[in-house]
Amino acid sequence: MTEPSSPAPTGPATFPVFAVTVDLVVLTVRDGELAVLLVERGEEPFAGRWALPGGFVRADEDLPGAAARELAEETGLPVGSVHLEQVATYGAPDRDPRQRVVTVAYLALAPDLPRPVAGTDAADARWVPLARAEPLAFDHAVLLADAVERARAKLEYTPLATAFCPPEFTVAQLRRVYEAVWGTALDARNFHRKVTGAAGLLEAVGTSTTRDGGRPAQLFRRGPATALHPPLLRG
Amino acid sequence: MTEPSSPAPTGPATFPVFAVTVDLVVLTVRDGELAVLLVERGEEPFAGRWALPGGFVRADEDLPGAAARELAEETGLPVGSVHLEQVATYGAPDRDPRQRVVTVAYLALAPDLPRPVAGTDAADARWVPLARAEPLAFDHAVLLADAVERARAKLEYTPLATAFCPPEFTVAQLRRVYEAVWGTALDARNFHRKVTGAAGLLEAVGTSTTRDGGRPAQLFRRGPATALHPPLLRG
DNA sequence: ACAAAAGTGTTCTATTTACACCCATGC
DNA sequence: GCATGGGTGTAAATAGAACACTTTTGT
Repeated sequence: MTEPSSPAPTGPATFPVFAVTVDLVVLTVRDGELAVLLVERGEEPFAGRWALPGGFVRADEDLPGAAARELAEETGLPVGSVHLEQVATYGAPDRDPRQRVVTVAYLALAPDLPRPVAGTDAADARWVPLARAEPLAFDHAVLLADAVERARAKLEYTPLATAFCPPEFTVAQLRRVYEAVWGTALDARNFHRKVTGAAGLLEAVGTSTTRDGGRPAQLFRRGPATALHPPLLRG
Repeated sequence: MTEPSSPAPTGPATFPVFAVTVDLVVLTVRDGELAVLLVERGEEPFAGRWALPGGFVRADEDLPGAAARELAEETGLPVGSVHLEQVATYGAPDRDPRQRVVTVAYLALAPDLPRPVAGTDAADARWVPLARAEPLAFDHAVLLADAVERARAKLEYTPLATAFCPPEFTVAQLRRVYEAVWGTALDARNFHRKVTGAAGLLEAVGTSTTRDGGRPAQLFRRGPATALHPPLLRG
């Protein structure tokens, strides 16, 4: 086919028909562990099994719009306060036994929320630590693994870790994000120097502090940097 | 919608219907420049305009399969000799004026081919240097830019540059790939040390050599490494 | 005073960069 | 011999890892 995006000029469909969904991999750090937002399926196939939240893309909606809408429905979070990015698209012919579905997976990173906001569509949504997030419905284990790998990789060379933190946070909070996502221990002293030294990554917000057992820490906001030079490398 | 990938259990479609296509960003290095494979559109919309090759995903096909099939149709290259990876998916409601189309963009990297193989579907396909690859049909300029950025980024920390080279190549050929893709000059001596020192990146193939004006160079095959430690950084 | 966490300084080592220099070939 | 590109050596600058030590709070 030489014509990209080109069905027959007019007339009835001369091409296969697909449903398109977005599925969300919403990650947060809870109790020092990476956790994912899952819903329990109510109907076949995979009734009773955990699945990623998601749903159909509407006729008048673009892909990021559909992802943002689903995210708002599931978490109740104000759109814009959560990092949201496309990861990959999955379309094996048999990935849904009922019909041909192509799904676009989005990765969302949220600060630790008190609870997947109820009162919305997500009454049955739960944060599940990554280690216990199996088995999953459909091919969602693959989507989850790919999204987690994306998150792990992007922590190295982008300020993405700040998306797991509330608007104001300490260096130690940020370090615990790295440790939870990578599953490695980092030297607190070198980490501190590195992130406070990286231009544009953090902005000190006055003298404010919080307490966590020892000396109060400075509070920071995320700065304008979009990349980390030099990157922060995993062991 | 709490049910991921879940239309109504049975019955007629209760969700919007989409066409799904794959579009290919096939890159190569020609005359020291990065070039992309483009086809000229024959019909409206965008008749006469350059576009990325691509086509509909068939009913029994998965996404990588569709991309590989289109690639074979357009280039005549044996599948497996070309690096092929998914980049991103685009689905704005108005991206095709005729109907709702979601397209999955794939990045393919090929060694410098004598010519976009004729006798196939791709009689009118041409290599176009990146600088002259505008304007493009649909949103293809965005797909192209995203794919090129992916390629540039992956050269840093993966052995991807070898995908632009024939099966056997010299260190200088590999360096010219980096220089063309990044648009920067690299120190030939340090580059040599770095790539020959990176474990698993290159495998020397006997004493064979080629000539290019000076001292003959060793030939290498790509090695088993899948990542570059340490990475090769752009200026 | 002591425990706990924040933050700074110093030392050692690995990597990067710049560039001098030698090697192997065609003409 | 000389031009041309291939390839090695080496020293200075930079970045990373390890860890001793000081600071500021709660109890």
